This record gives sequence, C-alpha cells and structure tokens, in this order.
Amino acid sequence: MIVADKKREQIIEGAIKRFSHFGIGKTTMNDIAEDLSVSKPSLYYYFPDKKSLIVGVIEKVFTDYFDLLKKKYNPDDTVENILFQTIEIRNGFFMKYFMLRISEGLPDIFNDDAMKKKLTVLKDSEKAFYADIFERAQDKGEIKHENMPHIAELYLESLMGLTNMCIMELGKDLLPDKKTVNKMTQKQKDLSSIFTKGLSVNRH
Amino acid sequence: MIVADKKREQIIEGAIKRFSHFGIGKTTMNDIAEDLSVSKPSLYYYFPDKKSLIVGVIEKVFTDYFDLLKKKYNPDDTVENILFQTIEIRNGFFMKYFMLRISEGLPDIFNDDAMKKKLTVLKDSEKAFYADIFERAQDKGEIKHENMPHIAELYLESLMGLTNMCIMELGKDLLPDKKTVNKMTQKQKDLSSIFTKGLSVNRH
DNA sequence: ACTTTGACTAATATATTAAAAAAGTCAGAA
DNA sequence: TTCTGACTTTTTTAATATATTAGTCAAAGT
Repeated sequence: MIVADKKREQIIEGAIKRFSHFGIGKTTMNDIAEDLSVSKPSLYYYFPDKKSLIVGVIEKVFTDYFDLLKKKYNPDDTVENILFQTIEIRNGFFMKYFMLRISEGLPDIFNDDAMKKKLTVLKDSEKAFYADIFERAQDKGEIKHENMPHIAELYLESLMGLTNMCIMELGKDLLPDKKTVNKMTQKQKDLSSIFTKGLSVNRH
Repeated sequence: MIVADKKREQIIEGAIKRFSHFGIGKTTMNDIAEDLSVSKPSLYYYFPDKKSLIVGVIEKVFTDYFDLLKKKYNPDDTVENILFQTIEIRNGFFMKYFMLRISEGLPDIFNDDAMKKKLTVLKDSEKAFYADIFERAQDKGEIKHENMPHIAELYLESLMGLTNMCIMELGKDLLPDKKTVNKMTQKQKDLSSIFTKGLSVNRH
C-alpha cells in the first residue's frame, strides 16, 4: 500500500515536470511513461485515465501551495503583511505552474465531473484560508465586518481578477515574464493595502 | 458632407444592431447592406473594410457610454454613490453590447493597428473619467492619495477583473443573465465601498 | 464630382476525408 | 500485486475540396 502510494507520487511528479514545461495538451501518456522508464499500462494501473492523472497533479500542486502558505503564515503579523506574504507565494506558484492552466489542456476537461468537483473543493479551501486570515485579524481588532467569509471571497476574486487582467494584456500563448508578474504583484499589494484600510477599525 | 456623415452613422447603427444580436463573427457585410437596403459597394464607399466599420461601431458605443456617464454624473454626490451610479451604467452597457466582444469576432482583429490604437484611446478615456471622479472627491476632502490616476487605474482594473471572473463562471458562449450581472454588480459595489473607505480621510 | 450598383475576383472559413498520433485495453509474464 | 508488449479505439492533425464572405471595378445614376 505505502509502496503503491509512493509510485503514484512518482508518476504525479513526473507528470508535473512535463506538464509545467510543455503544458498538459502537449504531453502524452507515453512521454510520461518514458520519462519514468516504465510502460504505459503501468501508468494506467495507477490512474484509470489521463484526466485522473491531471486531477492528481492539480491536487498535488495545490497541496504544496497550501502547505507553503501555512508554513509562512504568521498570525502575529499585521493583516496587510500577511496578505503581502500570501500574494508573493500565490504569484510564485502562478509563475511556476503557469503552463498547467487547464484551459489549454484537453478540450472538454471542464466538463469532466471529477475535475469540476476537485476544482470546487480546492477553490473553497483557498477561500477558507483567506476567510481565516480576515477572521483572525478581526479577533485581533485590526479590521471589522459582519460577513468575513463574504469579504474574503470578494478579496480573493479581486486578486484573481487582477491576475486575469495581466494575463490578458500578455498576448495569447505568451509566458508571463518576471516584469509583468512584478507589476501585477504590486497592483495586488496596492489593492490589499486599500482593502485592509477599508475594513480597518477607526480608533478615536 | 453632413449628409455623408449621416449615412455613415446609419451604417454604423445598422451594424450595431446585427453585431449586438448575432456577434461580429456571424455578421457579414452583405447582412448589413441588406438590412439597410443598399448594395455592398455602398458600404465600402463609407468604410474601406470591415475592420474600419467595427472600429466605428466600437467608437460609437463608447461615445454613447461616456455621454451617459457624463449625463448622470453629479459631482455633488458622495464618491461612493458616484461609483455606484457608474457601475450601474457600465454593467448596463456590458449586458446590452455583450455580443460585441471583439475577441469573438475576426480572428486577428487584435493585431490590427487601428483597432489597438482605438481601444487604447478609449480605455485611457475611461481611466481619465475615473481619475477625475477620484480627484474631485479628493478636492472635496472625501478621500486622499498621492497618486490618484494610479489609484483610479487600480480601481478600474479591479472592476474589470471582477467582470471577467463572472464571465468565466458562465460557460463559454453563454450570455450573461440578469441574475449573474446583478451578483457581479453587487460585488463591484461592495468593493467600491471598501475601496473608498480605504482611501477616506479619517477625522479625529 | 459624389454616390450607388451588378457582376466580378481574392481571401477566408467550413466541411470532408485520409493519415498520424495518442488514449486506452488485454492476455499473460515477473 | 505489479508490470509489459502488442493490440484496438478514439482523437488530432494535415490535406484538400467546397462554399462563404471580404473586397474590387467599371460603369451608371444623381
């Protein structure tokens, strides 16, 4: 069992390497098998189909992302600094795994039930993480709002919206360079500063 | 001269009707000519090519948009209310002319120089409008920031980002329904409230 | 001169099919 | 239980024919 899980992990890691370099669409199951020096049916022994492997990859990347978020998370810091830190990590993963964008992968991958379900779960996890940040800040008396989960969702969607704006400015199928991401990061930080101040408790 | 301009306007309005109902890609020059009961070469007498006509259409829609913005703009109102009003108008046009999305039109329309130039000009106009709102609010002492044009741009991009997020949730080639737009509008208003509060001058 | 048109050509998109590549399977070996 | 060579099925890609649409032009109407 534990050996089988290890092999599964190895396959996922091999797939991540290919996916994040060439994209999902340009990676075949044969490519992955050859990289790992195993046969294709071996892959299919661990994953019933390519979609399942993709789901596994997405899951793994998000897990790494959340792990790093939690590791770097210092509740004693100010909300603003926590958000800054979080943005840096988020955009780090954004750049590193940009090629993973599922929209560029298999055509109807969004219609896949397992994928939709997984993405919903992961998105909700991220929302929950942000809600937690905001709620702790409220407990500390830094900010105040009746509906923090709602506000966390709004904040996260605004961040993601800014990310999309930056991708769109980049012409199609062009990788985001460091300069573009830095500009984007700055915008997200600026928004975060205004956002936290907008929720802040005025002392008087 | 003035007659020729009138004809030009008629063609543009005819094109808008077709474009906003069927989309740019599904509308042929013949369709437009037939609607207006003129021949195709007549169209080409007023517009050198389809792209020019599209540019004319985009220009006209934006002009209408800006006219309405300015008409409804009441400088004596609070920033927050001005932004609310502006969001309503913006999203009204967004819905009405959703089919006009150029990304769904001719394939390489973004590579067209005249189009890029026109879009840049129009985007800058909108930015300037928002910058004006924020700067007047600063003059009135409602809000404060060293670089208002920068903040206006950030605000506008955040709004547009939220719009994109809502489009993306809608599956491809699906029109945004009233409910979806209302939800989006609410998010934009929520953000606007927090945003203005984040820029507000604390009295003490 | 300014505007319009029918009849045309050139470019582009769509539909069709054939070939290639990739996904996925299976009987059996390690 | 895990793995593989050889296989079938499905999906992409490439090539080509067909149909639509963009765009032109010489000539006619105003």
